[in-house]
Amino acid sequence: MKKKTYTLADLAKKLNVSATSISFILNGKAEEKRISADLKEKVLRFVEEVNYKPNLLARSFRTGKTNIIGLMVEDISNSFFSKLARLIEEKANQYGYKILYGSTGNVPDKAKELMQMFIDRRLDGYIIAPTEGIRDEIDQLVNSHVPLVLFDRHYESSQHDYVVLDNYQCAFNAVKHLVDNGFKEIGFVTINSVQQQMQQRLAGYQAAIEAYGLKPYIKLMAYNLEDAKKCKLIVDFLKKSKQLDAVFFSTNYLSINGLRAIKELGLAIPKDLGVLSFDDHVAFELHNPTITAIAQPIDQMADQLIKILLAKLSVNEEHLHQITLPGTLISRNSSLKQ
Amino acid sequence: MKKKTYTLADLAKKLNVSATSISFILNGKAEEKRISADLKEKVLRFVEEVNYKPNLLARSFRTGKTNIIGLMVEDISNSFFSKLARLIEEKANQYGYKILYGSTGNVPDKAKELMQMFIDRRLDGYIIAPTEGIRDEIDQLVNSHVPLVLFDRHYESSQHDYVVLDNYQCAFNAVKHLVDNGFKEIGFVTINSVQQQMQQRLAGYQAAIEAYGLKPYIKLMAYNLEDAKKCKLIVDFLKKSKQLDAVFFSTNYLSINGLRAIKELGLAIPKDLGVLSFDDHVAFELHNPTITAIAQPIDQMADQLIKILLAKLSVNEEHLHQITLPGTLISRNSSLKQ
DNA sequence: CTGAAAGCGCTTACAG
DNA sequence: CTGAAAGCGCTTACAG
Repeated sequence: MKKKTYTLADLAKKLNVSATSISFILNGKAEEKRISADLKEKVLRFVEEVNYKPNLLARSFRTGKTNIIGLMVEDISNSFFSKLARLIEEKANQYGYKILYGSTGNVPDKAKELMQMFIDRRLDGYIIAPTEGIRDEIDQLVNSHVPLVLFDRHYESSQHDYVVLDNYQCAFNAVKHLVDNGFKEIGFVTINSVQQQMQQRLAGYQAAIEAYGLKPYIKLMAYNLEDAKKCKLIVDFLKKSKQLDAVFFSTNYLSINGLRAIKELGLAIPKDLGVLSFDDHVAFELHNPTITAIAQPIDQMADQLIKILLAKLSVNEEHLHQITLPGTLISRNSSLKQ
Repeated sequence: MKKKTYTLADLAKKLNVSATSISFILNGKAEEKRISADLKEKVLRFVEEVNYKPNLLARSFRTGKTNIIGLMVEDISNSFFSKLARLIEEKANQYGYKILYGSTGNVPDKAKELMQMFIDRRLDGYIIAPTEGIRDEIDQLVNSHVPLVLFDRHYESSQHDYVVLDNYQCAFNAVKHLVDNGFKEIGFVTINSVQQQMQQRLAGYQAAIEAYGLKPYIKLMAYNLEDAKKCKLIVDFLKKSKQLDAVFFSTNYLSINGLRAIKELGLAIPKDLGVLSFDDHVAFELHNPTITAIAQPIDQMADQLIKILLAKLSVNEEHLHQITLPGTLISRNSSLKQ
């Protein structure tokens, strides 16, 4: 029934050894501090025997290190973010870090609140898909030399580390792909957002449309609408843009609602309407016809993010990392003009 | 340039007020401790002015409370878990709790390690999809009266709180639905697992097959195979079970690989083969034909999980909650015998 | 090679 | 109504 949980002081008393020595041994500093092998073994054996677990709360308080990385995403239930989260989690775990996460839903107040809670908790590092309204918090962290990497989007003209996709080029290539396949009236359905990645996707679309001497058809909508509403808006857009022979959706959730809309309208893909999605999704490969998409290199992104963060965590590296990765256009049947 | 971060002691000195009083005021105990309104206002104003933020690490250490809930899922990149996680996160945030999460991948060692890290961090509460090999850790927490709720599956004959689906009945109903639609040779593709939810799904299938006097065709496979391998095994199974007129997949990731396999084999759904999935997925509604699925009440699950956990966190409730929720069979076109 | 002691920043029982 | 002081369980500079 002796289910007491031991403290360092308890061990010290039982073993007649100072807490200092035990602490050194437990923290792998036995050699550095020139603890005798005898003492080390004696301590380790007893620690094992009574199953002593240091109180990490006390340790964190004392050292100021939490071994926790804050991960802020737009929406953990979106497959892009959840896949990335899974990879980041795995890699972080390998290095002894845990993940505290939060979804912003692109709501600045929510993001601000999350940032504040992260900061209050003195997390060791941050991986953040930033929204509007938290630039101050991010700058504050960076200025305090807290390791932090942005992803998916970043702030223009900033001195932050980031790993993002080459959204502009990907969007440009998507339009080029449609043009190469004979489409001429290409619509673009996107989110009304000032976020860098969405701006770049729009800019890439516009540049390509201009480069090929085509006419732009752009449908903007708010991010925080229900799926049914997004679907409805796409239906309306397609109805009054009869001239379109292809649509390019700027995110996977828009594409999914777009496919619902196209189904509702009874249009045949790609005969009546070509379709291309920014961001891949498992549904696109199963869809009949299969849906052409721009795939983000999620593995590489996770790799880079963790690599950069760990470098900053361990060696306090100050070098600026601003990485732009290329996407891959996965050509499927929805973009083959018949 | 005075960017110092204040401590309680700093405030006390500056204001000529004891740290005790400030602490009471900041923790909303001003009334209870009968602090004068004057003092309260003076303190709050100064706290605001210098933007004082209590060190949560110190507070957690002192109180033993972290305001963090550990969420252990099978795989955060699976849409069932990521959707649930999003809902849990939202509700937890409303009550001031953050989520520390981890994916087990159904690997006992990984789960054990996660549990130990959670425990070491003295989290306030746990929401766990248990795997094999961590029953000891879970019992240990429950015996120490740490709030903990299991979900998705539980341990048989246990005294743990849980929220699960009525997997047995759902699987039974799925077979009944196929039988009602004229299917007679119904295969079941599932994971070779001792986990309660998978056992129940299998048992439900078997009971229904027996009840309707049919012949069982069961394909078991390991959980931790790559998608391509799972797809291959399903192709093989379908090839050598030509008599099948329908297949029931026990999880959404199996269904997705099943759809790939069926596509590869060039079979028409539902003419050549009826299809039904345990667990819904956005791809099923877009698929042509649409895929019949058993949908889990994710909203309700998240609600119940948080409700139970908060009750235990706040009022230390000891009442046992073992909740089994019904699923919904969403009848789509893949199960209509033609 | 080892240990006594200070201190991290809070909260709270106790005293007045 | 308010405050002095102990203590949570570690880590580490310092002394020997």
